Amino acid sequence: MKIYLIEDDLEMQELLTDYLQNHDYTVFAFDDPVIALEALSSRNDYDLVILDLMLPKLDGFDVCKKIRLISNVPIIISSARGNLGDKVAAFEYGADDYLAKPYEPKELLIRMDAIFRRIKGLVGVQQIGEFQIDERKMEILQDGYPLELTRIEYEIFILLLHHPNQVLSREYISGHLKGENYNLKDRAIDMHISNLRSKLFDDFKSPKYIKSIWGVGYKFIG
Amino acid sequence: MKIYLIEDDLEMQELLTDYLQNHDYTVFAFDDPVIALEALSSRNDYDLVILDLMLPKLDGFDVCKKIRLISNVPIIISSARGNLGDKVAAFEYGADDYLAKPYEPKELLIRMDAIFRRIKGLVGVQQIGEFQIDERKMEILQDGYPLELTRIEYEIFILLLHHPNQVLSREYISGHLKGENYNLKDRAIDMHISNLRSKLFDDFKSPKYIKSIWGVGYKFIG
DNA sequence: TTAAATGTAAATTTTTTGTAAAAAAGTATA
DNA sequence: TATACTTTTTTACAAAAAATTTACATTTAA
Repeated sequence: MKIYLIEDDLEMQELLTDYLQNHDYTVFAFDDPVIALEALSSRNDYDLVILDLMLPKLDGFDVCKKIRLISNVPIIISSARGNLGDKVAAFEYGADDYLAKPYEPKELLIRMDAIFRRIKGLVGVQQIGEFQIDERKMEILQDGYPLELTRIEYEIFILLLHHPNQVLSREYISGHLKGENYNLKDRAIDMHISNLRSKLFDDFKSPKYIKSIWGVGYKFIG
Repeated sequence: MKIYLIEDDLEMQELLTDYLQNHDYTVFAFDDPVIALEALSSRNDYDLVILDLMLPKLDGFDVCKKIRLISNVPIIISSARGNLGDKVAAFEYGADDYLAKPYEPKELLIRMDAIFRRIKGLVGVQQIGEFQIDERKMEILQDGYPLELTRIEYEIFILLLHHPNQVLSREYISGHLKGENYNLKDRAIDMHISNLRSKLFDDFKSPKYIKSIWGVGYKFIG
């Protein structure tokens, strides 16, 4: 991941550069905002900009504005000015976060991660064994390949995945599906499980994923 | 936009509720995290959670974790504890931002906006696949050529474009159009989607752009 | 061995969706 | 204001998809 750091306090610049490099980021540091803007507009290989507000030649807000004209790269403001007015202006001009100096480099790092996670849509994606649940997409991937599930199949499978190795009774399943008030009869559930198994290429006699618990219900083997 | 506020300090709760309501947000306030979690898991109509860390019964971090199991809703931590360790933990558990009390409500507001903007892809240039949104002209260009959309078609399509690959329920669509005061019935939405598809030369049986998610809603394929 | 429970193919029912066409609501124009 | 035009919503019905039930074979525990 490539970070553009625009910071004219060379001591701070070096500190942040070292810290980020130690955390596997590639850092391009600039003390001149004009040169930084030139670099940004000629290249397109940056993943995040860390921007100081007090800069020579050009005001940090202007830099922010100018970046937004050419790119939607995440921008974190790193500034000694921490009053509300500056924050309002920064967010107004399109910044994603604002850190008031002095701050722990670690905090910069976790805020960067939060932004990346949000941008990449990684929030809410859960990995359970070889299955990946993306609730926003309403999709479950098995080893990266999407399963073609109907709505109830999807919801039953999510319920199972969320309770690995626990026996879920048919009653529990029927009562805990997300969304409307389903009222699934036992045999309907059996049918859905059967269809789920076939889509997972699972075999009820020696199940890899969904085990029948005789007299009770089903269990996901996690 | 619907905000879930989980805060047991009733004074703070009222202050934030009033402030946010004055800024056109619908606020559901909870002082009991268990009840809040129940509400979150049974409904799916929230756009953001503001979460205090010090709560009765359940630790705020646990609440955060539990929310992440069922939703990718943006979470902003609002806590009296402001040390680095708490921040690290909060972001670790999937929070999007962290405000240490006391803070100006205005700062909460601008940080919320920054998150929404980022989620909706409203930052900077709006090019989504072969579509380019020109909000000033109220136009959507496909490969440079403007689509002839009516107002509601335009707004529905923007909503879809801003959530690529995500399943949007009819309820969500109806509740999140720009004008905000629409109250589209399900079949009206279907009709608009049908008209949109025909203008995009899309085919519902093997859609290139708008896929129907049976029993739920629609999804833009991005 | 037997009665209860489960698996599942096939049939059936229910729900949801697509869309044409009509009706209603909203805008613009003369 | 009256009129034509546009947009939006509703209605209605066919088609599609999903969910459920049925029926019978199979499996299981006692």
